Amino acid sequence: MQAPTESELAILQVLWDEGPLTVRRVNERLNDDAERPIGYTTTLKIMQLMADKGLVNRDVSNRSHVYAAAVAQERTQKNLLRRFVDKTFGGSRTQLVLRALGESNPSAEELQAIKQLIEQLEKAKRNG
Amino acid sequence: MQAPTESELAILQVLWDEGPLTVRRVNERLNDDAERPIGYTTTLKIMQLMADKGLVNRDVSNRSHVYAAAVAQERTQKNLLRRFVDKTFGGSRTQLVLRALGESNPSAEELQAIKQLIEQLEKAKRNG
DNA sequence: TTGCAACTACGAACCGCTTCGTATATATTT
DNA sequence: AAATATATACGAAGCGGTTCGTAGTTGCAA
Repeated sequence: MQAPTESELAILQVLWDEGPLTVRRVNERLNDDAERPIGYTTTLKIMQLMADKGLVNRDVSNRSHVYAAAVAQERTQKNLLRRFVDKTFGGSRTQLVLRALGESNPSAEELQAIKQLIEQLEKAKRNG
Repeated sequence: MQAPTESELAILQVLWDEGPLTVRRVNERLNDDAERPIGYTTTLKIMQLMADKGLVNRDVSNRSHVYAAAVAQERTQKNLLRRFVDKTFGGSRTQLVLRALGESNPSAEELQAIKQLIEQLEKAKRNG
């Protein structure tokens, strides 16, 4: 799969959150929480390139084209994560996790969620 | 702190691993495990820019300048991690950790190391 | 001491990504 | 029907990062 760039990822986040949208809508969302607003045609251009790359599908049956994410959030995140771990932690997921948890104190709920996942993984491992 | 680019990070990894080195040595290490070798002057240029940015210190007392990492590995990794979490997981470290662990099965040792860290964090939390 | 090897310095080309102006087409409003 | 608003399409400029050729310098060997 073609990895999304930073701008492309920001757009995908919007589409994952809110489902299929027009360029106008996406542009508004991006500019909601931004000091420096992004021009409409900039967003349009990027989304057109994304369609070429297969990152989004577009419905052109109306004048305002509607774009939908064509890649799954989980798969994309895992993809980017793998690249990041390779570049930054020499490929060691464990190092990444230790750094992530060591960084500023996680809440009790966060720790609980992670413990549960570890339990599951250990159980799965025992059962083959 | 100025975040290192991908090439700069690769160079920092070498310096963190092996201590202060000449450009020649760094270039050799980079090309050790590379299909496409990087030219010597390319590495030189990047390391010069890194010196300008304060990412490395250089000792020019000999003809072959010796470069040393000027930023700590842990601090740099945390920095990059924070940016990555913001971009890719909407700022949620927990989501990142869950994805990292959910990805291909971690070994029992890895899980053990993470569990221990969580224990420590919970203990620290209880004791304020 | 002459020539070769290794080093630094630097400019320039290049590349992918981003940004936007502008042209053009299509709706909508007056 | 004319004016206005809103779309898409596209070229080109800008920018940060990368890559390398080449010039100039310094040490070393024949």
